[in-house]
Amino acid sequence: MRSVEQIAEQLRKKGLKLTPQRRLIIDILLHDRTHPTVEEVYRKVLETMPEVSRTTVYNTIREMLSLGEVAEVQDLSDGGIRYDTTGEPHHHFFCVRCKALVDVNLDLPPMAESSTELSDCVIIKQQLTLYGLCPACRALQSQEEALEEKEAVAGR
Amino acid sequence: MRSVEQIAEQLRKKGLKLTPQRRLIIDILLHDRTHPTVEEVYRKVLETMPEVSRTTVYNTIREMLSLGEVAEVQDLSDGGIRYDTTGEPHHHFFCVRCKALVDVNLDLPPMAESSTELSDCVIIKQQLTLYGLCPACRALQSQEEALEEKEAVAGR
DNA sequence: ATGCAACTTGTAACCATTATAAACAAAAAC
DNA sequence: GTTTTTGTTTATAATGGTTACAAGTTGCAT
Repeated sequence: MRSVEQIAEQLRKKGLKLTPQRRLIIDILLHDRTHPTVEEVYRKVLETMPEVSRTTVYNTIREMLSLGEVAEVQDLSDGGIRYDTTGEPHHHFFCVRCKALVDVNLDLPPMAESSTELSDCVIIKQQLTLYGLCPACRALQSQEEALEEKEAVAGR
Repeated sequence: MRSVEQIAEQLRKKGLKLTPQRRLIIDILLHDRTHPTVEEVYRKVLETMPEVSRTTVYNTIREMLSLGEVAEVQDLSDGGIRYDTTGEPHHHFFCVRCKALVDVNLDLPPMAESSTELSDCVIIKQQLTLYGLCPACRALQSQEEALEEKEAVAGR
């Protein structure tokens, strides 16, 4: 697992400094698996260092992005860009109802070969996104459908 | 292929009206394969109907979204949300350098079964995104690298 | 043809993100 | 141990995509 120290090393190489603010923000990012928005990270930061500004969180996340330690993620839930903080490659399941985005571990063989359209491209990574209903939303959905059925029978 | 008429029918069913503006915007969306932003659609609309307001384009695209005729797409290129206007399921290749997003046709067997984490979920669709360099950017990239190499040898 | 509901338009509001400038900290140079 | 340099934080302002709103207009059913 990646450590704050490893990233500190990368920062130093680029002539950047490891400040207490950065240390905290990076630490939070490395331990978060919820694909947080900047705002969510900011709120967590305030719990420990209430004086940190929102701008610093934006800046630090941007640095992590350019280091490749964090990635922007498809966000259909609104409220800002979400960040994927996982080091290892993985895939995603997105619940179209509650907008939750969770990591999925499954093996996917390299797919680029199957396409002649991509023969001259360099493929760096591939990511699968599954769209559907999570267990909780599946239950809610069928409940609602049953209700609508009843209303329709009752004569609208 | 989907036609404006088919969508008009869907609109009528929901008690919505088919105005000239909507007809044009829908027509543009149905024939666009470039994953346009609202702004790009708006500019195309102006070529035919210079009086249409940006708001109408936003509204119509939102309606198409709720009809499921158009989908939001991961946009890492900035400049706003991009829309996928293709009816058929397909996959994406994203060039990390020039930020182009192009459709890819390849067969992907349903992957959900391989994961026990998803056993209680309903999977509606799956989409693969390939990240890499398109042919043009691949060339530019290696050119740049050669240049940097030379500078390094020259003694910085 | 008439009337209502829906639509379009321009403007203003919103909110996430980025730019800016001044105060500040930490390390390097002297 | 100062001074200098370089990078950092902070608050505030600016930007830009998107949505809300209110007034006038239009499609369409009766």
